[in-house]
Amino acid sequence: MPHTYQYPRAALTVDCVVFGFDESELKVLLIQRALEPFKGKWALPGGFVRVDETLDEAARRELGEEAGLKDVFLEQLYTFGTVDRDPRERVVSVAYYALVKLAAHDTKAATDAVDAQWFPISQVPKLAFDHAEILATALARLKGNVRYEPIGFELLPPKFTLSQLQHLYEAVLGNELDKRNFRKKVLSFGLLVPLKQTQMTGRHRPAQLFRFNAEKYEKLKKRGFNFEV
Amino acid sequence: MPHTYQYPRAALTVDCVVFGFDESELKVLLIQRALEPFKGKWALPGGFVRVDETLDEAARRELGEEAGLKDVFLEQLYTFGTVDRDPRERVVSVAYYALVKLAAHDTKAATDAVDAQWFPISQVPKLAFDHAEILATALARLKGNVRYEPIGFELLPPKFTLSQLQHLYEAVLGNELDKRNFRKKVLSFGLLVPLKQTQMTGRHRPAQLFRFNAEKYEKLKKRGFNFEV
DNA sequence: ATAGGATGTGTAAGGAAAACACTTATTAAC
DNA sequence: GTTAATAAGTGTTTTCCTTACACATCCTAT
Repeated sequence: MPHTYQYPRAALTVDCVVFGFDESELKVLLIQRALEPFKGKWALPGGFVRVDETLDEAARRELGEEAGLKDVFLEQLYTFGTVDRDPRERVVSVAYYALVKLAAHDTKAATDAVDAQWFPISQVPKLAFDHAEILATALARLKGNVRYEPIGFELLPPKFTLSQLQHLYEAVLGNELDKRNFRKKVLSFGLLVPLKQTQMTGRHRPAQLFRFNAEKYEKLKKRGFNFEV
Repeated sequence: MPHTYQYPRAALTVDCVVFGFDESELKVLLIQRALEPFKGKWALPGGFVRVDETLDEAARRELGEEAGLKDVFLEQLYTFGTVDRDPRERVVSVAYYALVKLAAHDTKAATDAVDAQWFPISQVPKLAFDHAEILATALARLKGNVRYEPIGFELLPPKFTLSQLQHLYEAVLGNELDKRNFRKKVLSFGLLVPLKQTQMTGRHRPAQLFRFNAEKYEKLKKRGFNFEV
């Protein structure tokens, strides 16, 4: 069923930069391309936007189809529209970035989509199209946002230790943080709820588990509260 | 000359939120629509993206054609892709925001494009399409960016007084600032160069004129300097 | 000569950020 | 079961930045 227009039109796609955090490393989910162009190369999950779905819907659909992910944190990043970014024809891509709780998702992603794989940020292979640029933009955005919005919790399991949280911030920001000052700061918001559980991982003192109080954060935000680590 | 594709495609447009600052007020440039839909209504300047131009090029071209503006500060804002945002068909719009030095541009804009008009932010009429939402997004972005990047200077003439700068920040941020603290802060960066000129506007002491040292800022930025008012 | 009005200037107090070292609780090895 | 290893957990001081605040200056218009 062909579709005809008076003027030539660009094709519209979405591409998703999916970040995960595993113990101590920031990772990104890539897909090995099955078709030309760039067949066999690694690329960001994504695909064409259908004419009857919003951009957000397209991004979520592609994440489900290509990576077996659903119910993840998703935010629009930037739209890439260089004329030659796709060798076939003019393709404009709306990029998104997603944050997933790795522990809960990684098995699914690994089994459902055999061509999907997590790469540590420092070991990302050459990417197809302009996806390296998109990834760099997403990383910069993540770095910029993590200090001013409580998005770090989207990368951690629902129950986490303060050390895990600190390691996450260190991985994203790329510098070390003082343990005492970090704890003082994040606890001062009153948004972390200590649980009646501890977590043992090795021959040392067990760590207190916390959860993030998202409801309280939403209320505080409405009153003009500013999250800032 | 018709163009045919296997699947239906959305039309792609750019829309520009153009901010100006006039003495004491933040203003936005709007265009009165000459054609249906929303004929006669006010809207953001914008238009269709050609298949052989980048998104940035399309935005600059439209600014020139519809508002007589060129060489302005321009940055991509967000892409709006709700299915029904245009009553004719599926249209996805990449929104940009632009900052112009009003004193230098407003005459041109007023004469070249008779349907273009500056509106104070507080007196914007009902807008066509989802342009009210785009404007709100742009305002939020401007508010967020003005404190962390020296974009305020894009809204002022090359030579300006510290009072003008302060009024600009007050207009954008929406609250009053202490004169002494503000001056101390902005001068502490060493990025404002006092000129051998003053400016008289009324029966009172003349004000020292300054210019923004953009070259020095670029150098400092490369070394990790953080602008923050 | 004077009144009006925005320009221009310094200091003290309070609060946040940064620097910094030892004790505690657990497991693994012996 | 004693010991070694290891990450968890905890306060205080200093420094720096932010905030609050009042009066003299210089020009024009009357």
